[in-house]
Amino acid sequence: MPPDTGIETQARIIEAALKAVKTRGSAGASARTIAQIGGFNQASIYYHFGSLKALLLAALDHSSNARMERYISALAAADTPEKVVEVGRHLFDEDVAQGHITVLSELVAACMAHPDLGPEVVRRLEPWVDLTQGLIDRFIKGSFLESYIDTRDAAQALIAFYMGIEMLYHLDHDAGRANRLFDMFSTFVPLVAPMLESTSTQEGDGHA
Amino acid sequence: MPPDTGIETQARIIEAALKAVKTRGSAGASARTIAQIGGFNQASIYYHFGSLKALLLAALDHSSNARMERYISALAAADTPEKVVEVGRHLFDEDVAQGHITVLSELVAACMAHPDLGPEVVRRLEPWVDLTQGLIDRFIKGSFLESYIDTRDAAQALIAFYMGIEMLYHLDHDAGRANRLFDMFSTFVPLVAPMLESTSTQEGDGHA
Amino acid sequence: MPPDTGIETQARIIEAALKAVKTRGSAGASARTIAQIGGFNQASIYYHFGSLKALLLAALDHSSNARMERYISALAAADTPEKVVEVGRHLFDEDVAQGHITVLSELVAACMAHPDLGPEVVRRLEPWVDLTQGLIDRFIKGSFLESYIDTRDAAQALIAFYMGIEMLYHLDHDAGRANRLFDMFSTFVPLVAPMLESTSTQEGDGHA
Amino acid sequence: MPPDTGIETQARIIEAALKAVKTRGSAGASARTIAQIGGFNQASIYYHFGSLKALLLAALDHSSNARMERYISALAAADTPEKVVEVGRHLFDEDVAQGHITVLSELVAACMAHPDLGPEVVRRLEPWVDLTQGLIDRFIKGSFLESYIDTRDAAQALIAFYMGIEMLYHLDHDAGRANRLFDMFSTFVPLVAPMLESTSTQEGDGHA
DNA sequence: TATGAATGAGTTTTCATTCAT
DNA sequence: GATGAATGAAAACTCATTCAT
Repeated sequence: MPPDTGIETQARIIEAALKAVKTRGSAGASARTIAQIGGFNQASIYYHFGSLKALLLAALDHSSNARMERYISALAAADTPEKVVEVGRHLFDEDVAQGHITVLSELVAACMAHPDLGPEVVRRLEPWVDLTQGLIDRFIKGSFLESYIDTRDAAQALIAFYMGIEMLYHLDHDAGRANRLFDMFSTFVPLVAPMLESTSTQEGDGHA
Repeated sequence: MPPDTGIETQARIIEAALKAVKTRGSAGASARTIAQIGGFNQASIYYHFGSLKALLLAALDHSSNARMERYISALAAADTPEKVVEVGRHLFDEDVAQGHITVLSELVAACMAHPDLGPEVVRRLEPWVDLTQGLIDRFIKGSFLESYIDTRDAAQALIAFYMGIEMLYHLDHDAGRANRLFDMFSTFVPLVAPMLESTSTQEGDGHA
Repeated sequence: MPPDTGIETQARIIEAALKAVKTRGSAGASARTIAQIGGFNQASIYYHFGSLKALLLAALDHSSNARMERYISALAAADTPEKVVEVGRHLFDEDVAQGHITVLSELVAACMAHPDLGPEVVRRLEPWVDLTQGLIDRFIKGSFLESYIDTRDAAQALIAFYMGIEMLYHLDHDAGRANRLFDMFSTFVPLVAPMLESTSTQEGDGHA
Repeated sequence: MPPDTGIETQARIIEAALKAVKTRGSAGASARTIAQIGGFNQASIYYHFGSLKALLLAALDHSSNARMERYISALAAADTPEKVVEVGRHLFDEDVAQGHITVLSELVAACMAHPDLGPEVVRRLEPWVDLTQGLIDRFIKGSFLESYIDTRDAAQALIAFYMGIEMLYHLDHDAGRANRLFDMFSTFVPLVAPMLESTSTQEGDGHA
């Protein structure tokens, strides 16, 4: 087998970039830092990705794609709000532990200093909005809540909330907060559940 | 008129720093940029504040204090959840327009690259958590919800949500989203209101 | 058709190098740029030419040789000063249009930054000095001007003039200047012509 | 007296930049090289001039202004073509010795790689064209040559010639060539002089 | 014959900060 | 109280070149 194919190196660079963003934030993910972390030459970044920004976006893609698969399969089985909260809690734990949301929220934050990243990040956020919206739809469709909620807005709000919680976590390192919040949500699910019952006569509030 | 007193100059510097953070993010708020915006010498920053970080924190203080006053007086009169949502909507509009949350969320984000800022930012976030918690308490105290909700966590969650929404706004510039979300909240208030009724016989739900 | 032979590839590389020098100057003719223009790998340059400098010199050779042929044949028929000026005007137009002088003057200019190129460029300039000197000789030999003019110096002066005009053209893009100057020269030819008449009795002003 | 005023430093930086351009060409005049030559920090260049290009242009200005004064005063007394040639020879010697034309021709050459320099260099070339044109006018006005020569084109041609000769000098370091060419011009002056006599009846072919 | 990958040293420029005045 | 000047370190990125395949 070839000792070091280009793809392997690209993966190494992406891995190093992710590590850099997760530990130092996007502002701290300089070419030098990334190269140091990965143990390769700075120039490799430019050889393989053309620019730092491109690398960071590629890293976001990588992180995002891997995560998306996991989310989809984990959420597939969550057919009740209760389960969704529990799966969500678990996924969120993973996200925090592995820094996936960090990468996303850091790149979102970086857009203030580098506005040209904006559209690129928006595009990469879209699948997550879709996923979240789909999830909300799944339980709201058919219920009387349907007409009260713009599920796209709600999905974006949920993602914003995720990112905000992540930021706070990096601030005070209160690892328990997210769990306590999930507990709270769990508590509320039974209270809210009645509102999710189908108002229509037709059986099955299944997926759209 | 007398030549610039020290305090006036400090105010000018803080103003320039705020403008820099609001328009370019904390990563773009370099000494040079701030000095350029304010029309003074870079060295002034160090003379008056000792370091860039100190200035940025002072700017956060300034923005925060002014905002806090406004919040307190505006919320004082909001004695129903409905009013809170409406006042909140208005305050949020102001925040976005004036960039107050931007300053906060930018400094929170900056903590990844500059961990020593962390505790300082946490300290400055505290009053907001207190305020929010007090607000939640005001309506929950005495209701059966009281035992279901850790109001400190809830307050932090709300702030996280605020910051997340702000970040999204800077991303896609969808100025209408926040308003639509507030509309949604308005819709839900009547649904939730029954849960906020006092379960105890004693009058007075204790103002914060 | 057979796959690219080595010679074909070399030609492609030279072509790309010429294009690079003509459009971006020698300072802008980096390995990367040349490879990009030609659609081949940077390493090809080193495989086929050993170094960038060697390629640039080879490109100069190529451009120079092709041009030299054209000059020789075009000037062969120019047996009067009038005709020389007219042929010269036409050749100069071609040179500018095709960038041949650009390549020469750019490499001459590059010698300041890369002194080791100097001797190589001098060697490649020589045939042009010879050609020009021959041309001058052709009309001056036997006339009384002969003793007043060092035709080698005059030839170099003429080439210097050519290069200078080219540089100016790249500066202000005044495409008409060269033509107007040739017009001026045309005007003067009749005034100077009497000086070119042979002073000796022997027939034949001996073509070079 | 102040140990190191800003103006003094700027002069030092300009001096270093000129030295760099003269010895290594504009392509070799990097910030690092200039700083090394002058013994100051690279950042000083940006503090005082904003960019390398700006420094190079400032250096050209400096060189050009000093030189222009010298030219004007030296040529003031040259009231015959003979004297002009002799003064010109002397000035050219100085130029070569001090590298003034080098700076000009190097910046002209640099415009291929940095087209944005073009207009700036053109503007700085203008006074020289004016000077040269004035010089030509002085002797041609009133003579029958006047109608045959566009003196602006002629002036530019002369400057182009100057630059071309300088480039050749840097190529082959033939320090005698320029002198031999001036000798040649001296020789021709008497031959051309008759053409410069005023054709009008009015006395005085003085300055316009 | 050809090329993808890699790199050490270079590029221009900006950073936060200090210091003498 | 204020600032012009200065700087070492770092930023993003490009350079000419080598080498294994």
